[in-house]
Amino acid sequence: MKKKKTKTKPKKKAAPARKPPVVSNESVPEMILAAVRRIPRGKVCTYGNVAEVAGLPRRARLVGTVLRQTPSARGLPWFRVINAGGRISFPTGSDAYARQRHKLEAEGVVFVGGRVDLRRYGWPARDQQLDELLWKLPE
DNA sequence: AGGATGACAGTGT
DNA sequence: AACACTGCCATCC
Repeated sequence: MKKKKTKTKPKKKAAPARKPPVVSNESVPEMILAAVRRIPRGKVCTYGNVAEVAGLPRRARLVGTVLRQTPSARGLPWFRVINAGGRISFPTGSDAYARQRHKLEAEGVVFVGGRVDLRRYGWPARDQQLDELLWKLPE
């Protein structure tokens, strides 16, 4: 019996787990701002984590976009959002950089070499499970 | 309409 | 540590 149609093997590039439809865009900015408002005083959150807390995984850039076009006022703790490298995402030496850094330092956040220790000041806290596993390593 | 840009991030070299 | 590259996607030319 013939194999019927060689079929040339689809070999479709294995779609890399595309993200599902997610939410309807209207509420997106509010979801992000709500997440930012949850960052505790004296803590910082990375753009990526803000996105995740907001329920928008992998949309770190979107967080930056929303913050940029959001009126800074109104007690929104925008300054508690920094990048994954533990650094402020404004050019060093810019007014924006200075403003953000001062606000954070005023809350007790310490910069070392222009960076914040995310293990200490990062929110949400790092997964304890991993930490425990690290502690349990055999000697 | 299509390319460049950006308050980003993960991975690889 | 410093790039390069890729994914991501709203905005802005």
